[in-house]
Amino acid sequence: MSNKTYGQLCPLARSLDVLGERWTLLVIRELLLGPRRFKDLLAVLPAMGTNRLSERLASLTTDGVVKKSVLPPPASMPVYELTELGEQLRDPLIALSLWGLKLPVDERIEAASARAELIALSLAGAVGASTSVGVHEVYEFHVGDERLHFIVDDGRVLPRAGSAPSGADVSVVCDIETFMALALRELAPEQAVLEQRAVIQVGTVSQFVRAFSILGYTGLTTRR
Amino acid sequence: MSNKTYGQLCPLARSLDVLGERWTLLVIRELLLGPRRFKDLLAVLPAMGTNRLSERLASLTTDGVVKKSVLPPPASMPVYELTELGEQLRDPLIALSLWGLKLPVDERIEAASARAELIALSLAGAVGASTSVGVHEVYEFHVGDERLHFIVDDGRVLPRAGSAPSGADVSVVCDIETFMALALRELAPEQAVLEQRAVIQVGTVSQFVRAFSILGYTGLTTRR
DNA sequence: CCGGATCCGTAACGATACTG
DNA sequence: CAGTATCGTTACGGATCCGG
Repeated sequence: MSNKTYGQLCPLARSLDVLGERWTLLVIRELLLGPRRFKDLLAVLPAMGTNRLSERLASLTTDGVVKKSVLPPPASMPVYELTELGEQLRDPLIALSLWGLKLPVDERIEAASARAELIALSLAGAVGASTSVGVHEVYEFHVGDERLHFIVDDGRVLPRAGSAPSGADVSVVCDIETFMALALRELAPEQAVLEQRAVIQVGTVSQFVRAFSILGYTGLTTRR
Repeated sequence: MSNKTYGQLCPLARSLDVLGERWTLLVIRELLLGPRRFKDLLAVLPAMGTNRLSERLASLTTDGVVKKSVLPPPASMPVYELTELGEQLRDPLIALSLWGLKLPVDERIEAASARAELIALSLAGAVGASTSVGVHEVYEFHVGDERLHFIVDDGRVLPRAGSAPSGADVSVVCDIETFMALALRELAPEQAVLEQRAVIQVGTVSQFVRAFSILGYTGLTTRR
């Protein structure tokens, strides 16, 4: 925890003692997409400054949410990654994300800051628990100049930055607007293909449709 | 939103633009327990100060999370309450709460700050979705000098401060330690009755057991 | 007394420069 | 590359004061 506490014996207050400071949850958001180097975190969160970033990483490390490790050779680079405890923040953060989707977009937010990975993070969590049970596939997307893939593994859906390391069952190229529209279910996958807004490089149309039936926002309609 | 934004087109960043400042989520926590007067919010969050509290309430109001209204006569008092949008934060906040339960308790947190309502809030959210379907009951607890009740209404479980307005199906008296132990499943309801740590005022032992089978932490074991 | 608003000292933040 | 040091600005926290 940082050197300040709400001082309340409340589960929420305690989690905020660890996570509540500015930028902290966004650092964790980035690490939910995979291990990252210091400079890569800074690149997507430039306003933090190096001092703030190293402060946060240090305090998250002492709290057992983040750990520093070294990538296996030949990479051998130091990276930060989530611990098991940190990984358990995936569901709470996705829940907050889905809530944030409903908010109007502030005019000071420039559209250029859109990143498909961040949409992907919410997307992957909105999976109906049973939708992906028994499925073991990898879906890859080339969105603008971003590459990302989803590892669907029997009930879990993990979004990752970069190309799929060992090939993909479905691979699709589209732009960020199309990707967001697909994610938000404003555009049907079949329609995207028809209008050539999405181009399938690997796999079939029906696999692409099926991919988005797993990835899509079933959680957007309130569940009660 | 407050007059600061992360400036990112990311659902999580946008939700934090609204909720990310200090104290904000704790204000919402209190309002999840029911409408509250300004002074009552201040009483449980004294370190905020009147200025910070009114700032937060104002900004949450412009963001559509909170609204000010007047209690029906004869009370006729002004209160703050969650809007529909604010109420939708229940699940995300409970998810964060359940995460916070796993954290070690900081030594600067004094045990006296424990409030059964706050435990109840997490507790009520950890309900297995199907557990309470078809059930329509009210469970009341007298914990120390606190009174609270749970309204179980066909799949939803809402914790509320105060006595049950229109009677309860089960009413139990215990101390805060017993309540927490029951909530955390460290103590079986039957055992609590046997040891007279819990006294049933209304209802039967089996109803009490059933109540905690609905309220209890099914979600504590990781679901994957 | 309730619901704020104002003031002010302190801590956190944000940008930049500097170092191993 | 991965941080630490410095510094001006903003937010927080505690107190006091004001209108209804």
